[in-house]
Amino acid sequence: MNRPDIFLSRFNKLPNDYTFHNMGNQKLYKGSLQTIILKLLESNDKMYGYEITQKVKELTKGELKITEGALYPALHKLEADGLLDVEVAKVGNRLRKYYKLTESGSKETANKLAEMQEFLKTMQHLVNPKFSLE
Amino acid sequence: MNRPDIFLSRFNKLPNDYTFHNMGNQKLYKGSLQTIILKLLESNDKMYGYEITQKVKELTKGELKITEGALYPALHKLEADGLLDVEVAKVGNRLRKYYKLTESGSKETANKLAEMQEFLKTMQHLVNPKFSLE
DNA sequence: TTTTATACATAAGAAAATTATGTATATATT
DNA sequence: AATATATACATAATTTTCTTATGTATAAAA
Repeated sequence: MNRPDIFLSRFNKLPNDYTFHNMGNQKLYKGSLQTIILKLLESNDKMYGYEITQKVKELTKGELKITEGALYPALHKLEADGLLDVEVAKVGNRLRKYYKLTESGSKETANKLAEMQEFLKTMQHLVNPKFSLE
Repeated sequence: MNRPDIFLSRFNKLPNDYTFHNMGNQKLYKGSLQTIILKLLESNDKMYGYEITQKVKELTKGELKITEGALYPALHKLEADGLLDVEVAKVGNRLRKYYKLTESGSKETANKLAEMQEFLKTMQHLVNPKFSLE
């Protein structure tokens, strides 16, 4: 097309805010994304991806911001593993992909939440023996 | 040397128990190893690597078993970052490398423990809103 | 009219492990 | 006496799980 570079600026814009999520302890959340998604779907029946990012931001008062590069592959994997069902909806002219737990997903959610509780208790005990969850 | 394979068996033996640490929720600990090491050194003044693995196993009742492939590189990095000092000791015919916090390491420990507490509180709130640490 | 928000997606690269292997001494078991 | 296990360090290859960057498109707000 031989268009000058300036016309590409819309696609060359600065990254959105979700690119600046290094809140220091962000890396501690590594490994917990699946559990968080499953827990939210247990509480909310069905949700779409963007909604999940907003809900997590709200629930954590901005401390945890799930990046799209982490979220969407995670959702696809949970679906591929048979833990989530997906249903595509059209809202106005935009599409949403609603996810909900399968039966297998509900069971796995219980497992993962139990593991998470165990982890939190153990870690709490490790870093602050005087303030155990037991 | 043309030695038959059987003579290599000592170096071909089955892996030690620390190779089988997939206790399911083991991956949740990803990102917390530095904090754990620093916390232990805050409580114990000086420790050597193997001692750390045993102490963690004891404190977590076997739930968390730190692998050597994770531990030693982590210790080397903390030392390279100036958070730990090392002192080599010879015990019998074996060597130990004792690590202790530097001044900078003590400050960083406080930071990391605060971040860990914040993380634990947030995660507790996320996965079990009815049982917050607040 | 331009920026921000909504909504999906994937690819490249980094971080932090696991897994496997290597070396050596000390102690316990058979 | 021989073998296995425990103590003690180390690094390399690979995997998992992110972050960062990029791409595409519509809707709403400034």
